[in-house]
Amino acid sequence: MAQKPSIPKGTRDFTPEEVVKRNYLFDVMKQAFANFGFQPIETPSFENSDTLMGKYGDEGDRLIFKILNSGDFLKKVDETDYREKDYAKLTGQISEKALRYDLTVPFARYVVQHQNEITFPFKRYQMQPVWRADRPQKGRFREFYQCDADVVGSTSLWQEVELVQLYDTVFSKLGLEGATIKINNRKILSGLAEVIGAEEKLIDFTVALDKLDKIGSEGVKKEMQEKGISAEAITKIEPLLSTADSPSEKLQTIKGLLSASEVGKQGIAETEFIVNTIDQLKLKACSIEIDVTLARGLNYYTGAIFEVAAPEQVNMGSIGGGGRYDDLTGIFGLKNMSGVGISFGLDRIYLVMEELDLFPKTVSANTRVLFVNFGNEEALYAMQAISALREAGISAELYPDDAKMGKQMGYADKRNIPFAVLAGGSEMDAQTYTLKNMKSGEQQTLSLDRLIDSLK
RNA sequence: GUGGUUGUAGCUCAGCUGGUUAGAGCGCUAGAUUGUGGUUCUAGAGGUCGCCGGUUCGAAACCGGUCUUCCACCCCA
Repeated sequence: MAQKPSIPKGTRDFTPEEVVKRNYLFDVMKQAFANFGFQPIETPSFENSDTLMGKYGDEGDRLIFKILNSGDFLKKVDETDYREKDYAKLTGQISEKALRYDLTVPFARYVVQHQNEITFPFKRYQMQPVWRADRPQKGRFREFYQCDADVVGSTSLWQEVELVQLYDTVFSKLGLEGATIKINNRKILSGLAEVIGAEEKLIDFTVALDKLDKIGSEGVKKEMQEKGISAEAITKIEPLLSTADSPSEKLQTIKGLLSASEVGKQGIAETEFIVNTIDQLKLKACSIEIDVTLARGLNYYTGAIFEVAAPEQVNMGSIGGGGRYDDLTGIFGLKNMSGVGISFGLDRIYLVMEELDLFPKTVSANTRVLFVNFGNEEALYAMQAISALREAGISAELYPDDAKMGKQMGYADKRNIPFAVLAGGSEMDAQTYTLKNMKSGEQQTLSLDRLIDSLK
């Protein structure tokens, strides 16, 4: 081995054991999605740059993987831009395609492009990898999977209610208890900005507010100041920043603050409808919590905002998020198409499941029985039984070489194959097979029919 | 994008202030055991000390660069 090969940072290989567990997660989600009436679609790994660029803010643009044009891509580049090393202008000239950054924007593009074939409201789910040119950390990769469920073409708040239930159903099926679904509403945030007269600083305001649990009230105030929000405005929202208050106390505070804002009042009404309805319908594995400081998520959210926090005992960021966006397809030219959706972060859910040891022990796609190879004549006899077992849906294999028995048994042991079959001369004469339970060490000699029965 | 951190055998890690042939445990291979694995015993294989360059009589160790790991920002699943 000359130079050890490697893979790009933030990417991973998956071992057979990992793939089996990941597939289990995919299966549980797929079933839940279908169960809730969502239909699967898939979109390409890469899109035209102009489909993606500018949809995730400046920070997002930086994190999009751009694909270099093929051929002599420098030929067409503008001389002046090249000489001045104008990054922004050059990028557009040498890269016309980019890897998908999330599943929501490609979905919006899909809806607009296929609007005449789609029957609305359209409920779709999608489970595909996305790529971000981020700096990797724990639970943070450059290639990872998102599992999204969205509804477009309905403004009904019942969709939000159902999506909360969908989160709960998936986590409940996975045995993952204690996740918190945090909910807020963009209209509440807009209302707040309006009341304090910082409408044009809405994004800065919400980003700072979102950091409350991380940097504390002083930190938030400082950041707001730096972003140019007036001291007077900050004083008005001061009661919100008290970390001592419970979420419901905060809600009361905010109701008072927002009494002068129509948008704000609407946001509160929507959020209370969702939470009260969920309270009546009950959740199995999760809890729901109004968090007026929750502002995570992209700028395109216009109504409800969701974020799922992993159970407290695990140190992991959010394992899911979503919200309502009234205008998403608007950027592609289709107006008045409201959508709402949620996303599951498969890779982080995997890490949480692993840390809490929640994967079922039976999750494995292992061979059930290994036939020991004693030589060609015996192997032929074994193959007849193997074919019959496979026909019966039992996964069986023959050790490929006529190796020492200890080695063959050791192989079965290492791979955790639960049964071994010994079929040599004496078994052939009697038309039987000796079945060994690798765990208990018990052996019994059986006819082919009995063998199949005992392995079922 | 900013700051820090990590890299020694397949894996987990030792290796004192630079000094002969770089170590351990586990794993691996072979034998003890010619139709019986997981235990035990014995022997053995396996390392450009991430990579490139520099300092030095001498570098795994010091310096610079680069890649990788993890962490805190930014941002986010």
